[in-house]
Amino acid sequence: MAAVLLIDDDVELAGMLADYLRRDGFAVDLAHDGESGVQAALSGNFAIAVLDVMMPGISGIEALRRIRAGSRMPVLMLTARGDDMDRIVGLELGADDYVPKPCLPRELAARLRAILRRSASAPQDNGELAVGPLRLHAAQRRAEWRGQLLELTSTEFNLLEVLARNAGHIVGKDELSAQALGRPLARYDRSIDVHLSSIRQKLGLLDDGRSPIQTVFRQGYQMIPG
Amino acid sequence: MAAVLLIDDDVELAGMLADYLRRDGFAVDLAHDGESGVQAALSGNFAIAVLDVMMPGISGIEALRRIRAGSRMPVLMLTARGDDMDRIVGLELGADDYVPKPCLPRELAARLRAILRRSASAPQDNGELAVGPLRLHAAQRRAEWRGQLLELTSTEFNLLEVLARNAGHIVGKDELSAQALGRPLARYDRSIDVHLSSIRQKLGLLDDGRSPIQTVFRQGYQMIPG
DNA sequence: GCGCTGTTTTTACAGACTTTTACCCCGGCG
DNA sequence: CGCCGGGGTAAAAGTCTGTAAAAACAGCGC
Repeated sequence: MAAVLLIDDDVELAGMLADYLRRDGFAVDLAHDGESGVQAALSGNFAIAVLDVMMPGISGIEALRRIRAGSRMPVLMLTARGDDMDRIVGLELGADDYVPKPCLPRELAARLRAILRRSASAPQDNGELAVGPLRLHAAQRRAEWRGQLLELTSTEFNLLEVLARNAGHIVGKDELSAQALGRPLARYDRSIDVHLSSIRQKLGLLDDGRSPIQTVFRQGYQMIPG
Repeated sequence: MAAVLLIDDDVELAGMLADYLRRDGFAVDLAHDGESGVQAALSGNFAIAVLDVMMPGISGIEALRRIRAGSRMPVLMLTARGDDMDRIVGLELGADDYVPKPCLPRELAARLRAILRRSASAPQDNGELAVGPLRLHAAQRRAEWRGQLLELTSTEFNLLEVLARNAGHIVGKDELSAQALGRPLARYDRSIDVHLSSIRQKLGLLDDGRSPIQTVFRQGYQMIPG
């Protein structure tokens, strides 16, 4: 699913929102101040940014201006309820939407989807992903390993996509289950392990002899980047 | 500038908004009830529709559903302030934005521009569709594969059209049934599968040897974009 | 209404995919 | 050293999809 960048200085609230969005199928990364947020937004790794207006250091409006200076990516602003000026200025500066805060996570998710739905059909959105010898084309559900077409089943592709999107980060089994299998992880559920096993067999090993997908005991799995 | 369709039963308010928008550079047409609004929206003459949720006769939600059944045009909903459910349902049904009413005309204009900015980069909807080696002329109900006319039955054409419009995205069987067969999907109904099977036989394979329509286990089907 | 024809839906079975089960290995710990 | 919780993986069991073929339906000319 789409990669969302959440820029908000309120660590706790941002964490909650991120959790909800992840359960809802988004891949979420966090930034807790404007500077690093803008930088991440311009990295090109995200499909959309969610930007809090009220932040210490550079304000959300300023952050938006800087993002717009280097990218046309969709941006959704979070603002104190009823702050008309901010939101109008934001929209006129090129934000794609504005959501009053505090907000229902479900509404935020729905709005994200509404915006992504629009921009998904834009031509520059290629949904491509390259991690080491792996190339994934989400729109084509196509995966290559060292240039060879991989014959993956649907679930295997889903899993690999989630891992690849979060390459370099540990992804918990609960999250993998939610995103790739579409259901919460139950106790004694071994599906993830079994699928991972098949994926590994189809991929083979990295140049250094390790598996491209590492097991992190009791925590989850992690794809090795670059 | 862009043609806006404003659907609102409150004649006076709608007139005011229309005036403001016109001064702001939009071309505005009015509809004062859901029926005629939906009809106008589906005429293809408007770039975007603004839809009041509270209307006598068919509600805004129902109107949105009908518009979405036949078009993917951007729709912005006007709703009573704070009516969370309505707006969430609206967004999940495919509205592109929601504005609380009463609203500042200037905000409405800004939001319209934000949405149009997004959809401007989306491909034109002129009734023609090209997806990889497939070309569809919706108005003529004509389909070509690598330049060859395809002999499809009408249901097959419907299915292919829905899939092609959503190329690159998974379309659930329930949605395929609703859009192509005009009925909700019942348990044990295999019609979709059977039609898909015939379509695949008529299309043949892609250059890389895969079917142009991929099955996503338990989720639906996805047409591979160009 | 009747038979003819092309289409859609249902049925049936085979095959593919996913999930569960079972057993093995591994490392930590009393 | 034996027990325990986790993970790896083969194989069984369960579920979903592919597709041919039969049955049901819808027009149409008579």
